[in-house]
Amino acid sequence: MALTIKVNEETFTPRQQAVLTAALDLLVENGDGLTMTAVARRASCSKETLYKWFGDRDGLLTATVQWQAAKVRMPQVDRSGLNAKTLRASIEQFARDLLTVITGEVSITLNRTAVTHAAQEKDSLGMIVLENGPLAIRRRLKPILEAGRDARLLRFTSSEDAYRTFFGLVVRDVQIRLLLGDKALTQANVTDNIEADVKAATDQFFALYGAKATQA
Amino acid sequence: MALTIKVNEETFTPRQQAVLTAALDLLVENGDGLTMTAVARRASCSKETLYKWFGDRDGLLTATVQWQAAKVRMPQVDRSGLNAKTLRASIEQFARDLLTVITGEVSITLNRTAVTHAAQEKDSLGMIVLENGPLAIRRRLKPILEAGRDARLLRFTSSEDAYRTFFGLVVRDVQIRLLLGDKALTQANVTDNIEADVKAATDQFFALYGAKATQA
DNA sequence: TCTCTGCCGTACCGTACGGTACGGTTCGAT
DNA sequence: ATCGAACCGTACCGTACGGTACGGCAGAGA
Repeated sequence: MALTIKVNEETFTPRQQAVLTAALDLLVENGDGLTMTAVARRASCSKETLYKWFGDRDGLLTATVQWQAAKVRMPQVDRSGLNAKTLRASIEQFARDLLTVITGEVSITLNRTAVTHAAQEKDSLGMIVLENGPLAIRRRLKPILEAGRDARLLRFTSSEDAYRTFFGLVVRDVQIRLLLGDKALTQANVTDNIEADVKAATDQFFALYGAKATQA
Repeated sequence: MALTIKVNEETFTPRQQAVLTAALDLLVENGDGLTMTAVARRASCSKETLYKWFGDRDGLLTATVQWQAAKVRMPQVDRSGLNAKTLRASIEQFARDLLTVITGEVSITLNRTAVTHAAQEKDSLGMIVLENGPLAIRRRLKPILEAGRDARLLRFTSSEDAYRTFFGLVVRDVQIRLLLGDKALTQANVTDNIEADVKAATDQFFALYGAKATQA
């Protein structure tokens, strides 16, 4: 077998994971300076092995992003015993996770890489990042929202719209500014305010979709 | 004079603008396939001229982005005769302009280019795009918001927060998905819904910050 | 001990592209 | 008519990097 890459199941040997780690590190450090030679040197392996394992540069890039993006596991929020308090806590937790992820250096790097990739008519990386980022959150959040609606704690007609509003309230302009390298938005600057932002976003979300609110 | 580039004043001769147009076209078509040779051929000029005018590849890129980004002129909303109706119309107009811009092919290309650039410790392009995109809107919107507050039509403590909420409500996850090349978000798919989205976002904004609403 | 397999390290090749040099042409100024 | 500046087209150079080939070594199995 020439390729060990499995897109659906991440079956990477420890050695291969070490290589992927090296690749990710280089990506984070050097931006897009991901050259095969650099990865080989960093991981103390031969370029021949890289090509044997990952096919070509794009394969290595895809494997790295795939492997790393799949690592982002949002903590499962339990859905049992739903009441006003636990619902709010769940929503807040989602907001916190979302903000924590997108402001992380790894996430910024992966998103930049995927955007760069998308600029070359290759959308695979974009889809991977999308699938493991926003869409993953959407899959996990929607059931919670709908459960909240069933329990008459929330009011909305489209859970899709509710999710997207939530995303907007939480992310605002933070992600695009980070991706664009806005110096005014240092890492510390953001992380220090996460808790306040989480609370504000949650408040706003409930103001819009809470049962007592007039629906917007 | 070797360089005609003025960062602050865009003094480009028609011929130079033709070159920049060619560069932008290539950028939109080929993604990042912006080679000096390609630009020279497309613009029917010599590479020597390119280097004479723009210094190096980065200079050409910067000039292109700068020149194009500055073209995005949000229509000035008049601030006189402020009442509930005109305020709402202004907000709606901002939402419409913002959505129209970020979903445009040129904007997507410029943002992708800037993000790619930012991945290489070069934040200049990012700042240019930021300055002419989100920050430009902010500069224009904030006075309106504050006028609305002075007229007791809006309620908020921080106009900065109000602006960022507005941004989030309008943009949601549209921009990042477009940048990542989400196929599920076709150009038509988005533009058809702009009016509805604009209205929804405005409604939500007033629900949160309207004078009658409990402030979130 | 022999051999085969997998992998490291390095050298190598081809190409794409940034940047330079130069001859030839147009055109305005004198 | 002449000169010079600006510029086009093309050829050229150097380098960086993707991808390949190969020698050597270490370890597992017979």
